[in-house]
Amino acid sequence: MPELPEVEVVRRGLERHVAGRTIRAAQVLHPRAVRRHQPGAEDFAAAVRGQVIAGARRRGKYLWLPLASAGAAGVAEDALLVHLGMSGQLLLGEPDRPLSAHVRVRFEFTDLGPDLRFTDQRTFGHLVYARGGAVLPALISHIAPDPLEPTFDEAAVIAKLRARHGTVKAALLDQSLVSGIGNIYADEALWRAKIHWARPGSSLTRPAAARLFAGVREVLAEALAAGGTSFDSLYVNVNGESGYFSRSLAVYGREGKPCPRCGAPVRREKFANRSAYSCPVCQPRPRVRASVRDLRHHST
DNA sequence: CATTTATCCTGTAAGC
DNA sequence: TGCTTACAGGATAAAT
Repeated sequence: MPELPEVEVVRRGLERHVAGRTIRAAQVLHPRAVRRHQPGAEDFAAAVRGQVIAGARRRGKYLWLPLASAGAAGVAEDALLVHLGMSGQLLLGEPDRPLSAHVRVRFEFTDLGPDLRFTDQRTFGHLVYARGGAVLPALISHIAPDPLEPTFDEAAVIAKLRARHGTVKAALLDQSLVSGIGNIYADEALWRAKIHWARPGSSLTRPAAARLFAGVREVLAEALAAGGTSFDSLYVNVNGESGYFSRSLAVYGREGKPCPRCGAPVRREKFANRSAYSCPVCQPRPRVRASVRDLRHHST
């Protein structure tokens, strides 16, 4: 379940239900699930066997479980890194119950309690054994801090955003600038700040950018409090339950329905092979300003 | 170099 | 009722 609030809901579930438990064995049922683990599926399964899950951490949409060798009583050094992709789930299951169709990797525990099933219909998600990755896996060193982290430097991010010529929405979705925001919360934050998605980052005043990040923090926090957003059974917590933030969405997925602020019908536009939802009144399209090159071209 | 696009998958819903 | 097409919450290598 893709964006930050949904991933955080999963992280909390893992902290509660698998932290402190020892992995007895892992079964890789679909090789694509561990495709980014270079040494291969067998190495992956061997690496996690016998490890104690020391906790559950998250940055943006990435999750990792720090691992400590059983019996060593040592600090965790390695980690199991997880990205849920578009349709990934981490579900608890009773060991004697059959596996559903899209279970890609299963982890069994030495206590013989509920197992953990990485379930992923579209197989965009993946798992990696991250050596030395307990604090922060090297594989995600390019992922910027997310807005809910204490180290998130809003002023610095705003400065970078305002130096960009691409659209403000593309910047919000760029995980190397700020992580955790996906298509839903980008649209919702832009609506809250009354900014059209196609405005160049460089066109935002500092106060407008500050408004935008206030909107980002608010919508992420509210969605998290509601247990995340889900439109269908694909986006659920470790116990298979859906969050209920979808009922609080102002524009995302609501084409033609009234803007909660002004009543105008929500508009949908094409954006990078997907959709951007906005209010045509609250978020007017930027007026197209000819680039320097276009001006030169037309004047001759 | 910054920015955009094409691609990896499966399933569902809408349109004909 | 089929069959085809568009679309879905993401990340990334390749292209521009």
